Amino acid sequence: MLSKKTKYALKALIVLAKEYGQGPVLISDIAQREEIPRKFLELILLELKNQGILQSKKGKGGGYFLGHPPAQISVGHVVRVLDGPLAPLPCVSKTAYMRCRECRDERTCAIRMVMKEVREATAQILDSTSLADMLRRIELAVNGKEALSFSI
Amino acid sequence: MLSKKTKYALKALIVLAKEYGQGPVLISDIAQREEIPRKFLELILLELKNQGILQSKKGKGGGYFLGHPPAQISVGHVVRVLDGPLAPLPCVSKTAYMRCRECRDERTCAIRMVMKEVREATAQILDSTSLADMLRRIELAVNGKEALSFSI
DNA sequence: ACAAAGTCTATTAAAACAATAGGATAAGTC
DNA sequence: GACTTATCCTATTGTTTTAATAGACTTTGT
Repeated sequence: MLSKKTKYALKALIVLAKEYGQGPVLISDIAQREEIPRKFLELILLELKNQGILQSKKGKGGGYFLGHPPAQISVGHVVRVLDGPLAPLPCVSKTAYMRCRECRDERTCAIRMVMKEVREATAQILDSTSLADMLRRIELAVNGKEALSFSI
Repeated sequence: MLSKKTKYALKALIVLAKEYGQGPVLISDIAQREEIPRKFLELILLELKNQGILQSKKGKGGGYFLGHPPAQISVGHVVRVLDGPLAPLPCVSKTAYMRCRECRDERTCAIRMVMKEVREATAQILDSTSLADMLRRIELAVNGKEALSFSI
């Protein structure tokens, strides 16, 4: 299950992707637009900054902005930074592998085999989807919706 | 992340699938074979029984056994029963759908679109994998391993 | 100097997770 | 019908994670 933290982060990043190249955006603005508790969002953005996903400027005229173009920031990266590994089990994680203490033989563990498939499928989707992809899909959906209401 | 509860459950179910048709198996036996805390396992098996996945017999000569053939019990079903919906977000769950309180428009939410893909991929894998499939894969791995050591 | 912003550390409340404890109930055995 | 073996059921506990709040600190522009 995706934590609220990560959900908030993705919402904030989508806002920042929309504003990319137009200067810093205030925490308060993002919090208000997306109905995220202001102080909580502060912590989240700070963490994203420390991980190099965001950059910031202090003082008047300051705020947050993406550290890279929207096409270069993947959902998978964001989820891993805030929620940890995508893998359902540590023993199938590529980025944070850990042997199961009680596992006698990893090679013959069926649970592991199945969960490895799940990890791969999840990573495939999340690592190949960028903020830019999300913006594009939002736009498509908005246009599709308009076209639909228009046709009624 | 898969909970220990569900991991224990799957291990227990694999044992019971191996013994399918050969009468009841004791909780204690399963606990010992798989190094699962005895009392914790009790709760888990009870829950699986109440969900119709297992059946049991009390008293001497009693124990637990599968309620259906191993080929008819899917990993997805077990995970849903113990860990809840597979979906990373309630708003993309088929079995436990819940609208996001703060979502203005579900149709244009990019986070939702991406997580829907993840849910679908996960369900595809877990719902199409049965206990029988897992047994088969274990056997294949064991044989493969033997062949490997033999060739050295 | 002052105001506006992000930065940092600590704390707290609530929920979920993992496990333990102990008596209740049912079924077989002698 | 007493005894033993097993599951059944409810409650409780300790730990960790999640979500959020609070407040003082630092930097920057005017």
